[in-house]
Amino acid sequence: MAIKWSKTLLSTLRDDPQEAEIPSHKLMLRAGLIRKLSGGLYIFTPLGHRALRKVQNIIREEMDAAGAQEILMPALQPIELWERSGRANQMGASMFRLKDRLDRTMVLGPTHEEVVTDYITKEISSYRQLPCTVYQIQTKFRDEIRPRFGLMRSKEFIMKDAYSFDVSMEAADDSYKAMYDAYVKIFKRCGLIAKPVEADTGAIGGNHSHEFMALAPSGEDGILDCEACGYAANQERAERKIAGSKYNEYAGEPEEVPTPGAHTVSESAAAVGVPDDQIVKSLIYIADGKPVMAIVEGTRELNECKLRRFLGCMELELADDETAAKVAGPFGSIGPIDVNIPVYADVGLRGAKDVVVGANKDGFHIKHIDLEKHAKITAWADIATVVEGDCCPVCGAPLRIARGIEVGHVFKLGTKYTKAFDSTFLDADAKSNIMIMGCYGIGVTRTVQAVIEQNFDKDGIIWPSSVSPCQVTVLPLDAAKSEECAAATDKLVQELEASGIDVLVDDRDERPGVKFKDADLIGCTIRVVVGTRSLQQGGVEVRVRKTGDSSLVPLDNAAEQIASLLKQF
RNA sequence: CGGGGUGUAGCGCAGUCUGGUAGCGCGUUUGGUUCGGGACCAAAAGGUCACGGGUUCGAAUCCCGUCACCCCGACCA
Repeated sequence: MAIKWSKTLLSTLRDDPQEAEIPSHKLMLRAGLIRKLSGGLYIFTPLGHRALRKVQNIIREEMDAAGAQEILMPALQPIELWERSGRANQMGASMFRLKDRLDRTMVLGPTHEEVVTDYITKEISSYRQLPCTVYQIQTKFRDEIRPRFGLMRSKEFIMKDAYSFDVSMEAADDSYKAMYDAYVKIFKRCGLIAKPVEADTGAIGGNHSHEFMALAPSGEDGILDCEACGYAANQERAERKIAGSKYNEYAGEPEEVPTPGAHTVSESAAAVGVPDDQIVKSLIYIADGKPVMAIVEGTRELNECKLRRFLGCMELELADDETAAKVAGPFGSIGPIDVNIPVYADVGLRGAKDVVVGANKDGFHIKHIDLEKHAKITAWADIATVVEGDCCPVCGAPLRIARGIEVGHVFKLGTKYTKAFDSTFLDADAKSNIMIMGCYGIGVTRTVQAVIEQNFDKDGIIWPSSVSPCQVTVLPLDAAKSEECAAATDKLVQELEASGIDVLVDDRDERPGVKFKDADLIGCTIRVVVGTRSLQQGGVEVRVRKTGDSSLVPLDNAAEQIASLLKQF
């Protein structure tokens, strides 16, 4: 199909909008793909919507090919379902709630585990109906604390969410694998480099998950990966090979040292006269309302995600100074000795016999501490954040770090929801069993932007043909004055349409320079220039946006050549 | 919610310190000249200077408050 610029609601911007920070967001606004309604809410313009639909269609094709069935569930849902799963509180303020005219509380669905589980439970009663995977492409609502980067994190976004139901863990593994494989294909077809990594399961729950991370410097997540063995994980859950503390030899009896005015690890280390990593960093957290202490090496970051998972708590937040002082010591001098709250020590501190801790007394630390001997460690746990250069937990090689945009996430949920909804089926022996569930999400709108984040240059977007709003843009330069040019353009566009190629024709009465700049900015995969000059030289100019390579092609061969180029880019 | 920043025409900005009744570039409209990498000339449309209150003869500008948006953190596709 062909669309004419002059008949399309399409305008480009010459300058970067001040509101946008990252390249893809700037480019989407400049190329006229989206317009902002308000914070975290965007309109897809005719052109932007075309790209969005192409991504959706790729997802549909691969979901269907993987045996998933498309359904559509309501965005508006009764709160009761969420109370049943226990997530009404857990989702907290990030779930939009409203009342209907009968004063019943409804929510705008942030996700659909509850609805789908309710539906499937009522629908399926026999093992003969399993396995079953359903999916939908639908708008989700999340009252994000901070929407940002345009479509990257918005209050309303389009998600493809799929849910699998199986008779057993083993069968569920197959369903999971099918979705995982489909995701690999989907992102590849979209022209995205998306890396599957081990991930934290967060509020969705379950015990095992992979995220698909589109690599980009603007990504919100850190990803650690091992070149040697292929291990890859989100920083939220990445592990490291533990060597244990290097301060593992007795060096004397505990001794209080004055460290006046020292609040940070570095200041304390300097005051005591030891390296930073010999200091033990002690942090007080409130876990589901109860104070706990977590300790790590002074040079490491504590990983709240890992701590939360280890503790199995819903809420975890750093205690304020006042609370910390009450249960342990003043800010800057907190330590694990003689405290009456649980102390969780990072495994990196194992074997530490000569470290420095806060004395729980303003302006004092204690040196020569043997953690096992002098502190009551409630449990040793892997709760530190892994950083670049740490050793791979699988093979020991040094880990690398990169940034990634989470475009997809697949979860093995087990029975978290099916138990709550009593989702049972009768097996071949007429015995009742609980279904095993999995869930699988793709941020569709986010994926569109991620494609741009990975495919642009100084002139604009470089669309892969699979998702380009139009595969080809045709620039007639002299159509108004030259009948030959107008006729050649018509012929070419007709032939392209006949070959199933979609075309944007820039039929505006603009100077060539303007058309070139806009074509580069919008970035359709192939650009064709039809001008009197090229026609005199024997044809039209076909240029690949990505490489900049252009060649003069006789009009009669153009459609065919373009079709073949589209397969490559 | 904590920290930082910005609100002046569709977009990008100046003017705010030192109050005097709003300006530039781009875009838009009309006419003309141009026409292969964001042309030129001429004319024009478009602004309750985020909002509310205060100070003042007079406020975009000073004071108080509110809101919106953007960035850094916790949340997530």
